[in-house]
This record gives sequence, C-alpha cells and structure tokens, in this order.
Amino acid sequence: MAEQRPQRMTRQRRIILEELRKLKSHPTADELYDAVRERLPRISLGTVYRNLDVLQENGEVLKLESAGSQKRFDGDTHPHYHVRCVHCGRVGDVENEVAELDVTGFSAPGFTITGGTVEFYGICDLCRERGAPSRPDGPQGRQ
Amino acid sequence: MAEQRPQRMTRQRRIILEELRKLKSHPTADELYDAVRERLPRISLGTVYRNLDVLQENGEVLKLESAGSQKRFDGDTHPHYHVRCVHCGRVGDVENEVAELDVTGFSAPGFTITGGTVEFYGICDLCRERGAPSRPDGPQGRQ
DNA sequence: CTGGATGCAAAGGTTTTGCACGCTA
DNA sequence: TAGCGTGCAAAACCTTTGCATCCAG
Repeated sequence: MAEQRPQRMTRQRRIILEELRKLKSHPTADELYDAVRERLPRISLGTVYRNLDVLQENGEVLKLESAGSQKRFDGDTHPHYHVRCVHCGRVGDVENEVAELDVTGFSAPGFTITGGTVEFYGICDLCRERGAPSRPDGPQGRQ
Repeated sequence: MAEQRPQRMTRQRRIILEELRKLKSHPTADELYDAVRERLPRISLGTVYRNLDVLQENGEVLKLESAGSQKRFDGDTHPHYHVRCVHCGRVGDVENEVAELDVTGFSAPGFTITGGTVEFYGICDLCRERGAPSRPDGPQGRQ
C-alpha cells in the first residue's frame, strides 16, 4: 500500500481535486491546470503536477499513463474500464462493470504477474466526425 | 490498414530491425540505439526513431505505448500479451496464447469501441531481488 | 538520376526540480 | 512555530524536425 505521509489540505490541493472530479474528460495536467486557473489564477503548473502525484499516491486520483504522450488523470477511482481514442488519445469511461480478471494460469518468464486489466481502444465522436482514420499510425495514435 | 508507401531498405533500417528482433527485452528507443551503434557507430538517434516509425507503420514492429515514460518496441509482431513491471517499466512477454476479446456488449458514451486487449502488470525479477516495493508510487511506476 | 533516408543539431512538448518564501496544522 | 507546500524559472527528458548531403533502386 502507498505510504500515506502526513499531508496538508491546501487551497490548491483541494481545488485541484474538486476540478478533477468535476471534469469527466480525463484531462491532461495542463487541461486541468487551465480549469484550476479560473479559480486560482496564480497557481503554477508545477503545483498541479506535484499535487496530482500526491493525490495519486494517496489513491484519491488515477494517473492514466500512456508512454511517450501526455498522461491523463481521473478523479473517479471507482473501478472501471477506459477506452482510448486511437486518433487523439482522449479517454472515456466504459459503462460496463469490471469483471475480476483471474490472473492465475498466466505466466511470463522473468516476471511475477500480480494483476491485469482490459484496455479498450476505439475512436471518439469528435475524431469520427472529422473523418479521422481509425488507425492513424498504429493502434495507439498520438495526442 | 497502414498505407505502405515505397520505401528503401537502407543499411540502417535493416540493422535496426535485426537488432530489435534479436533483443527480447522490448527496448526503449535509446536502448535499441545503443545496440545498433555497436554495428553502426555513426547512426543517429533520430534515425532510430524515424525508422521505428516507418517499421511500425508497415506492421514490422510493435510500438508499446502502454505506460511508463518511454515507449518500448517489440520486434515480435505475433499476437501476444505483455506484462509490465510496475516498478521499473520493463516489459515481458506472457507465454499464454491470446484469447479473442469480444468487444460487443461493451460501450462507452462518446466513443466507438473497436477493440481491446488485456494488459498485465507485475514485478520483474530484477526489481524483486532488489526488494523493490510492488507499488513504488502508484500502479504504473516509472522508468 | 531521384527522391527517400541519413547525420547533426536544434527545437518541441511534457514533466520534474531547486530555491526562497508562504501558510496549514 | 515547524516543515510541508507554493510560485517561479530552469532543467531534465523524450521525441520530432529542418536541412544539407548521401545513397538505394
């Protein structure tokens, strides 16, 4: 479990958390920064990053990583699957309930498998409307 | 499908592909760069990136964008699952065969789901030996 | 020959960090 | 009051790109 060091609930931290929970878009750090800045005009992007790290360590937010592009954040920690748009990288929530993935029986040399999840991909409505190809340059696309 | 434009098999491209297929470690671009440089000391990292892009568009290599900070590449395009070490980001191959994931029945507002895959996570032997925690700073870890 | 590919270096985009000051508990 | 958190700016990191030159077909 994550070590929960003593922490303070500063105005910045509270508002970052509130805005992230308000946004359903799984924003990137700078998108969240834009939202937070409407309430705290002098906040810095570094503070947003630092707080997202702390909040993630405390299990209050989810950091959705996609190597090499921008990370996205989710204020909803209730277990659910995500879809990622292969064209623009946007992330959405899958409505279906998550099924417990039974990891026993799976093995990988050099590794101890502890868990697994399903990752969905697809295309978001905005990209679809624009007539974007479903596979821009591979299964992942870029942001 | 990926449009396969006319392309040349340069020495650089061929050796990059050979080295990537030789490595079972799912290297990052700069790890592959190191390997390739032993045979082509004057190659540039930019060339490695450019060729990995081309090779990926042609379906000859896989770009693993799953998570971590750096992208990793796989010269084995045969369908298989991956495990990622939550501590160091290393990626391994899962031995089990892949099962076709039935995506019908899954839905996400604002998205059209086209596919999905299982992503395993765990801890690699090197990190285990070092006594690394299984959750360094969240479920993703960093490279 | 021709135009895709390369090497080099600079730029680009995202995230992290050092530091002095501020503010929560 | 103690020491975590902040704003600012610089640095670190990874990846892409402009350009002159090279070379595979």
